[in-house]
Amino acid sequence: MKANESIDETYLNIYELLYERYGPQYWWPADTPFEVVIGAILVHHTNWANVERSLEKLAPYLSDPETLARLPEETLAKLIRSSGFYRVKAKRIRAFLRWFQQYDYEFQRVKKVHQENIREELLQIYGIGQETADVILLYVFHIPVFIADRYARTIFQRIGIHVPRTYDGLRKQVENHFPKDANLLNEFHALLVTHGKTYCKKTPICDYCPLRTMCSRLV
DNA sequence: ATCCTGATTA
DNA sequence: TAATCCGGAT
Repeated sequence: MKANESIDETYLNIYELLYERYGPQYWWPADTPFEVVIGAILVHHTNWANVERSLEKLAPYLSDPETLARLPEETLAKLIRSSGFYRVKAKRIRAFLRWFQQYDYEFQRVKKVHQENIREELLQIYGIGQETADVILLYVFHIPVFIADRYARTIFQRIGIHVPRTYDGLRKQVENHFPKDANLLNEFHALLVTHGKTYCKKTPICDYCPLRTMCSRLV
């Protein structure tokens, strides 16, 4: 139990150090819940800058899922070309739209029908995996989940925390040792991504890292 | 374990 | 020129 207590403090400490350095992140970067979903699919293994270009081309459709659903797959694919994997991603967006249509393209109805098992429902959609499902849960439905993405895994591992191998393993560990608060989890994920992009990247830049004091790499 | 893919970076 | 980018399906 002693190990759990120390993990408990560690995740909160990380959050506080990151927040002190980077400040509020105002996530997810989107104007509407529907745009959150599109962005989350487009960003698969892709730089966000490439996603923004696609979102600009999709701008006329982002306020109207029904019209986007009527676009032929290859037309959609061309619009999102800059995001890479554009053929698969076009299929994934259309798969989501087919599912979304059942609820008249309204997230409110999704929540009413499913209440507790939105995650399972989302995971059945082609192209929506665990991370994307959690992004939707947190940033669309404001349900408190931890997004156990690559950045989080890398950052925690480098610090010296014993990180579970699976996605759900890490997700649950953090959820068990961090406040179950959608606003805090929103900010935590955003801060981890920002930190992963600026300091804790593939080859980390450890000078002036906000987590220096607790990182096992540095001592 | 491999494939999907364009744009930027090292 | 190769590696990398807020993954997921096969």
